[in-house]
Amino acid sequence: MVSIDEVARHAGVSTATVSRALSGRGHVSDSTKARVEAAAKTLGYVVSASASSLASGRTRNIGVLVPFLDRWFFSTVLSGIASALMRRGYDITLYSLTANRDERLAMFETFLRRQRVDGVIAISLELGPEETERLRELDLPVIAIGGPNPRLTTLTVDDVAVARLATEHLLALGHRAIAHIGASPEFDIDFHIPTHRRQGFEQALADAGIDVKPSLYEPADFTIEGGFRAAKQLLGKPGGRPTAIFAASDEMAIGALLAARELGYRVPEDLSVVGIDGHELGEFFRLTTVDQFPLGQGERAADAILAALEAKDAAPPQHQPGELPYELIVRGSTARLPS
Amino acid sequence: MVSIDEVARHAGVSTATVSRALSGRGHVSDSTKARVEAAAKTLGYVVSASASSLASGRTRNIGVLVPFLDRWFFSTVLSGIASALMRRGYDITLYSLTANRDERLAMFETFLRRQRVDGVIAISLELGPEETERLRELDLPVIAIGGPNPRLTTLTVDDVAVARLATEHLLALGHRAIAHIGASPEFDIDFHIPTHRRQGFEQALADAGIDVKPSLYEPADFTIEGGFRAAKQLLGKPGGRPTAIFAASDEMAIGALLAARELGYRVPEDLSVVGIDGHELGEFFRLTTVDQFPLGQGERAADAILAALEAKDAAPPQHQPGELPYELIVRGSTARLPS
DNA sequence: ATAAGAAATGTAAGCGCTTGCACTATCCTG
DNA sequence: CAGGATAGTGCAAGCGCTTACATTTCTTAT
Repeated sequence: MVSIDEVARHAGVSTATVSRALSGRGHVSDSTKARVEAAAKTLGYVVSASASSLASGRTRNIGVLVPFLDRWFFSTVLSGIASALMRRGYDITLYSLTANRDERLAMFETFLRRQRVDGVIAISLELGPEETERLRELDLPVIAIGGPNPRLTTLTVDDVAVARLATEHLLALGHRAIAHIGASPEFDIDFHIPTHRRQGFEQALADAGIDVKPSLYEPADFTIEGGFRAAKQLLGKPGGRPTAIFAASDEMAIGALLAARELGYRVPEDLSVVGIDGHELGEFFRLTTVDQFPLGQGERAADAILAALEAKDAAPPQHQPGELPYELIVRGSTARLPS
Repeated sequence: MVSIDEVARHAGVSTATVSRALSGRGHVSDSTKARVEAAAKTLGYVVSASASSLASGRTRNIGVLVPFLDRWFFSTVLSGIASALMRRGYDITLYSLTANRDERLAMFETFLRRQRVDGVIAISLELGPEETERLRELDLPVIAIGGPNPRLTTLTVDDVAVARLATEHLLALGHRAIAHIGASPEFDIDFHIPTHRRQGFEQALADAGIDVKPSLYEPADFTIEGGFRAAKQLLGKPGGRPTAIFAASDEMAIGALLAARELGYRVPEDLSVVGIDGHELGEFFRLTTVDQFPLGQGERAADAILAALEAKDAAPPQHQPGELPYELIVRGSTARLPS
């Protein structure tokens, strides 16, 4: 591996100048800079991450904490983070949390404490109080996406408002018997998003003067299959069949779509379905949804962490939570209730 | 941050002994080791990754190169890699390749050359010759999953055999008019897997004495939607409708399932469908498939890279390609052709 | 009992960078 | 045109570890 000394010799300057020329810190004349860059290029020199980190305390590396890697939402957010950080020359190290208590602990007590990263982004992680504390102890900028955590800088969509928007869309189409597919209680324990969505749903109904019927709520597990089963329950009930279903995720909404189809209901003529997320499959299934732009969420989180890094020396950290955008995308799965 | 000196002082030994006790290299008496570990624990000491890397040349970090983060197959493999590496105390840094030529180049010429990783795993990446060369120049162990590359140690499933297996399953059920959904030509250019699967398909037909009809081949893009469209083409052709479809991926197979349903064909009574992958949705759709255990592929790759790391000093690198397992999973989407 | 090897520990020299400080040359500003 | 600010560069001291080598102590075989 070629080292900074060789570049310095080749360019006829000191290593200090090479460092400054290549990193852009401190003053270097244009001509010297050009010479150094040329030397680096011909020699194929790339600064050693560990030597640079050790000397400077900066790693050019961001840790990303994810609860699941193989779920569409998380991998999409991660993808957004990755592309935004790469553009700025940052590396990403992945911390994938498991359900295993010990491994989870090790993540916070060991992995994150190796001084490998300049900051961390936590995706939709419902962190326990001790875990939040461990994160804060790292003394690094932390940006959390989703699951508002008052002790962390958080980028979050207003889940209550998102759910209201979806529900109000159905109400505006004349629906009154609206069912909701949310999360099972165990899920709720350490994951508040489903609860917020349910609240938004119920608020919208209440505002419209409609009673919330417990029979029109069905829990599921945020998968297509779960949504399918929940919808079958809801649609199979004799008498009070809903004319619309609001699912707390697009995957569950797609499950509901498939269930309706299997039971012989036409969508949207016999049943309207709306989801939340902006899932890639939504377009194919012509699903009306409230898009929360997960790719964009990742990019914003990346920008936010880089901003925090730059501001670190200068401004004090600001904990104002960032509000993320969302938008109702009307496709073919919702229609006016035939009168 | 607490440093090794504090631990040394606290345990009443030199820093050298602390280093040896904590890393397990060199001899340390049991009692000293216990004392050092206790001191480290009370002080909350975790070795600094950059200092350790700089001094030792080892990073305890593996680079993972992926073409897409947000496709099920890749994120699943990644998930397998992550859990296996974490168990061994390794970190993962993610190198997500984009289509952008310059960014892709930067990945190989800059990001990977920062000496941040001890080895790299490349997932199903069809690398150009120069890219392969850059990887080799890193002088690090490299394990590639899929897309056999003679210049790299590769873990690969025998795609031809997998496709044969799927096709032979249909043949054994009495099908003769079997269609194949593969990849569009542009896709094929730098991605050989679809080609191999097509070869396996055609070999199986040939072995059974059946002509390969070009009209029974339809290209798609490996998505559900693509499979849907391709199946509509295949099934819409007057006269020669196939009685079975073999899709080169589960996602396309699911698309075919949905297309069949929409056209009023019953699966498996009127049409059998088989895919490849072992996609999580396969169970829900009762899809017969050849599972290639992507989670396991990730774990194996992780094991392989760690083995290579350990063998680095001792044995010379062995380039024998690893064969990955696969298995036909028969579910409800295939049935005997009614006679 | 004793030589020879192994075990246990310490000393100190780096690993390859960054950056504070020192110095000189150049630029303003009044 | 003096005097302070700023630009451009080099020197050298670390950053926090690991490990070769040296030293001392303990085994074990003869």
